[in-house]
This record gives sequence, C-alpha cells and structure tokens, in this order.
Amino acid sequence: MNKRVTLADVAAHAGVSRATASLVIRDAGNLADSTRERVRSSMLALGYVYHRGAASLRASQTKTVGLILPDPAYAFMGEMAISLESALAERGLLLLTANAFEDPQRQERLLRALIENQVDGLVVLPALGTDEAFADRLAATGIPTVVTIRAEAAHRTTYVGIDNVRGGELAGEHLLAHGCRQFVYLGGLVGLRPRQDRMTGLNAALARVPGARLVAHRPGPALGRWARDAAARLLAEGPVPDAIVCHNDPVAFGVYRALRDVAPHLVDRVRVVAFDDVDEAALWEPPISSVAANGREVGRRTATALLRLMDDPLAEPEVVLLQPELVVRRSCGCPAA
Amino acid sequence: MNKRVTLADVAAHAGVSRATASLVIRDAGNLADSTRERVRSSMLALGYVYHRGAASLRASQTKTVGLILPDPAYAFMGEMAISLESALAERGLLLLTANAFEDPQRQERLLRALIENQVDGLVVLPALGTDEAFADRLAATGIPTVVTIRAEAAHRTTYVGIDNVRGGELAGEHLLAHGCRQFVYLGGLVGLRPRQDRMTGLNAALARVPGARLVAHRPGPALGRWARDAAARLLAEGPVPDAIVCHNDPVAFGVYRALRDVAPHLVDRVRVVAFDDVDEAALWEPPISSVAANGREVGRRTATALLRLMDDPLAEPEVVLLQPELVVRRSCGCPAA
DNA sequence: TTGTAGGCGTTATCAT
DNA sequence: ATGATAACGCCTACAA
Repeated sequence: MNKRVTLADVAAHAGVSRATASLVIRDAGNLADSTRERVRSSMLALGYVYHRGAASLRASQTKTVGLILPDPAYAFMGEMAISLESALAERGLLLLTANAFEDPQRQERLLRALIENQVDGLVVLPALGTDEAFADRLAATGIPTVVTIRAEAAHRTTYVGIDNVRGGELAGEHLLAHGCRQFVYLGGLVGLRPRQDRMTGLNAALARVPGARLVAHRPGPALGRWARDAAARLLAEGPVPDAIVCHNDPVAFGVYRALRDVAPHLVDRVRVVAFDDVDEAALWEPPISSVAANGREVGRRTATALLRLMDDPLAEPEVVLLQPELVVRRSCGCPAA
Repeated sequence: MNKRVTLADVAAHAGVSRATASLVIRDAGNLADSTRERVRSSMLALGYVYHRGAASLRASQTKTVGLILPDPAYAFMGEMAISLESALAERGLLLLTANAFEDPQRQERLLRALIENQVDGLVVLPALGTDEAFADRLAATGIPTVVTIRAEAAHRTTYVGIDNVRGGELAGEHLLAHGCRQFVYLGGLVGLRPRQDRMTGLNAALARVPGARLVAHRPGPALGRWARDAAARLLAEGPVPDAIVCHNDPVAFGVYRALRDVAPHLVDRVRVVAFDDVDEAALWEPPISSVAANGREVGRRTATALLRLMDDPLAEPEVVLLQPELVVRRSCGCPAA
C-alpha cells in the first residue's frame, strides 16, 4: 500500500521542475533531448503512471467519448461501434460504451453518468421509448453529440443514418418484380423510425403496382425467437402472403424456422427480404436477400461528424444519410448466383 | 460559453458552505431537511452538474470498472458483458467497455488507457496472443481484476470461466453414443485455452471407445464465413468424417452452408455439435445441438467475484468454473424433440 | 448541524 | 530551455 508516484516525485528524481516533467510526458514544448531522456528514465525507474483524471480536471477535457447503445444483441449496431471505436482511437480518444437495454430510464442514467464523467463527445443510438424531452436534454448538454441509426433524438443534433425509406422501396420493388402482390412486414419496434421509414418506402413501391398491398404488419423486437413465434401465428391465422419483408436478418431466420416447423411446403413459395445483411445472412438456407446498410460505414461517418463537432464547437449540425443496397441471394426467389 | 456552475456557486446561491452542499449531493452527513431542500433547489435552479472527475481526484476512486473485450462480434461475450454491466450498475458502477480486436498491442494500449483513467476494477477477456508479460502487468497494476472465459492471463488474478474440458467431453460422449467414430474439430484460435481444453475433453472421451479418433482439426477464427470455406476445403480434401465438433455456433452455420453448397447429400449424414448455444442455434436448419455455457451466468459470477475483490483488497484470488450443459437438438442426429 | 482550510495531480501562464 | 505559482472542482478533517 505504498503511496502513489506523482509527477512531483518524477521531477524530483530527475532534478527538474514539475512543469518540465509535464512537458516531457506530453511530448510538448521545447526541451533539451538530454532533459527528456533523464525524465523518461526517472519515470521508468519510479514506475510512474500518468493520472489522466488529474490532467482532465486541469485541462478540462478527458479525451473520452461516450457511446450509448440500446442493446448489444443487435449485430448491426456492434459493427457500427467497432468502426467508430477504431476511428476515435486513431485520434487518441477512448470510447466508453454503455448499454441502455431499450430502457429510457436506464438511458437517462447513463447519459447523466457519462456527462458527470465529462466525456468530450457523445454518440447516441436512442433506445425505444426515447422522447422529445431526452432529445432536448441531449441538445442542452452542450457536448458535441451525434445521433445515429435511429433518428429519434436528433432534434438539433447531428444525425448519421441510413435512408430507410429508400431501403423499404428497394425491398418492395425487387419483390414486386418477382410477381409478389400480398406483402407482410415483420418485426421492428413500434414508434421507432427505422420501421416506420422502411414501411413508408415499401408502401410507396406497392402503391405503384395495381393489386399490390401490405396485408399485415406485425411489430416486435427484431429478434429471431420472437419472429419464429410471430411468423407461426401469422401462418396459422390467415392467408399465406407472397412475400415477407423482415425488419432485420434474425427476423428472417425466425421466419424460416417457423415455415419449416409449421408449413414446410411453403419454404420455397414465400419470398423473403430482410435488412442489415449480417454475416449469417449469407450462410442461411436459403441464403437471405438483404438490404445492406454497412454498419462500419455508418460508424466511420459518425466518427467524422463527431470529430468535426469537437474540433469546431460552432459547427452546424448536419444530417448524413447513407444509401442502402439490396444484396440479392436466394430467399427472394432468385436462382442461386 | 458561460462558466461552469460549481459547487461553490450552488453553495452561495443556497447560502451555505461548500462542505454542506457537498454533503447534500452525496446524501451523507447529518443535515437538516430544510437545508437539503434548499440546496437541492439551488442545484436545479443553476443547472448544476456533478463533476465526477474532480470528486474522483479527491476521493481517489472513480466508480468505474473497465472491461476489455477481444471482439464484439462474439455474441457469447456480449451476453457476458450484458449481465456484468447490469450487476455493476446496481452498485452504481459504470462499466467502460473497450475492444481489443484480438490485437495484443491494442489490448496493451487499452489497459494503459483504462489504468490512466483510474478505473476501480478491471475485467479482462484476453485477446489472442496474450502473453505472460501481459498477465504479469495485469497483476502488477494493483487494481482488482478478474479474467474471464479465456484463462490466458489468469496468473495470479481471479478467473471466472467455463469448464471447457468437460464441455468437450460432453460433445464427444453424445456423438459417440450416436455411433460416430471419425471426428473433426473445427475452428477456435490456436494457442487459446478454450479450444485446447475442449479438444482435451473430446480426446478423453474418444480414448475410451476403441476405433474412435480425431481425424483432423482445423483452427481458425470462430466465424461463419471462415468456417464455410474451411469446411468446404475439408470436404474436398479427404474422407468425410462422421462428426464435426464446432468451436462455436457460427462455425456450425458455416459448416452447413458448405455442406449444402458442396455435398448436399451429406447434410443429414454428418453429425454436428457446437458450443455456446447462441440464439440462432435453435433456429438453424437443422437446429444445432450445442454445449451451452450461459454467458449471463458468467457475467453475474464475474461481477460477484470482482465486487468481492473491490470490497476487500486483501481477498485471495479465486477460480470459478461453471459447468456447461449439452442442449440436444437435431444436428447431432437426434430426432426432432 | 454547519463552516474553514488544505490538498488530490496535473497543466497554463508568466518569468527567467 | 526551464522553473515558480496558481488554478481546475471537489472532498475530508477538524473546528465551531
């Protein structure tokens, strides 16, 4: 339980002042190489560890960025987080990730915790049930903030996301070309923009073709198990649709499980298009056609936008919309590539 | 760009001293309710935000715990992280997650960053290529630390993990009972304990049955795409094994993709058992039999072990080994449940 | 029950 | 090229 080694100790050991030692640590100022060396070896000899907390207090910046995620189970968001973290690391920024588990209250607490920890920047992927008040509080923090993927809280803050309307349109157009007319939209949480937008796009495409329509839509957590049960119910209840548009890939996985368990003869008749294009989508049987969004790209762009905000506090908020692409495989009815 | 609201401002506004205001924030001391109220409303009125950094500097504890993960793409580790985070949150601890991407150098940098940020505790899931030196450095930090899942760096630190030897045995025994004799072990990174241990257990089971043997093992990143290619190569090269033991569920997904693409007639002949039992395993066709490890349980136990260490700095390191269970589905050759 | 004073470890400013 | 000194915002004795 020996006392902490501080900069003062190092300075004393090296026979210089604290100020000089500080400059050595930060590779700053104009110092003689010999001094640099001397201080460096003193640091090593004493086992000195930089106290970023103290530095932060003084310099009033922590070199950390907070990330609030709604649920780590969504692989797509994980991809986003990965590239965001890498991009920030290149600038010496540490990304502090925290999960709200789709709980607005928990999200609130995390936001406060992050603010109290003086993060220099903030990336928020709003949880389900995020309200206007949260968006306002976000804007009021004065911390450079960018909202991603879910546009919910992006009032006056920068937003980086995907053009989901276009995505829904893409899915619809392709399935229409296959001759599908009766559509179902499965999964996605009510009141969250991505679902809303994708359905808007889908409906727009359907409206252009006489006889085409959305016969049902079932909202829900975009998870495989939920989707399996939801799809089983759907198949039991009513007429079989020509096409099921799945809110994400795991939903498609669940749909096929249900199809095989409940109505194996329909596996090749019902056409499926999903969103996100997670790794597993290509491995599934049949390989899932999916509207790909490229989480890594979203992460990169988010980083860029955030750094811009952090570098220039006066920078205007912006909206970055990335265009999705349909990756055609077999679940939509196309022959094997 | 107005100046920061500090505790002193609040105190002045409420007509009390800084010390009193401080006590109010922390719900500590013996204060008159009226004083409490007055200070509280002053905080609200001024829009005061607690500066945890300053508090940490003074109290020399940050109420944060660092988590180093090797790769966020492994769903199993995500599960672990979830329950760990929840458990810590109950104690008012913020979990700071950082990803090393299986890169020991990056892991090294993250460790340093976390230490510099004065985390009160540390949970490490060692990256590929973690060496003894890292383990030593970990122990030398003096920070309460627990290593999970991969036993690599658990020299003198607490370790919470899964009994992988038993897991391998479980997989082997079940497949042997199905009459399998020619085994292949697919995936898992060389030099990482989980793979090594599972193979040890598998071999132990095989040794008990005459004629049973491991005809091949292919190490690799435990990802679906890699597994698809590896399995395709395996099928092209040599005699078809009776059973493929997959390092995790995604590997099994890849195996089935390869089977269907390269040798569809073998889909029902080759028996497969995987590890982890991720959500998708139950949805796959065929549903994957998997040695389940319960990441959430690992997370909970990790939290318990860490809190013990943090509460009592003199606590001895311990080793917690959780027992896995085989979840039987169809990929092993069992009939549908 | 409340106030006073000093310090946590670093960095910025101004001298020298 | 280097040093002295004063913050940064809070907490903890101890005193009143």
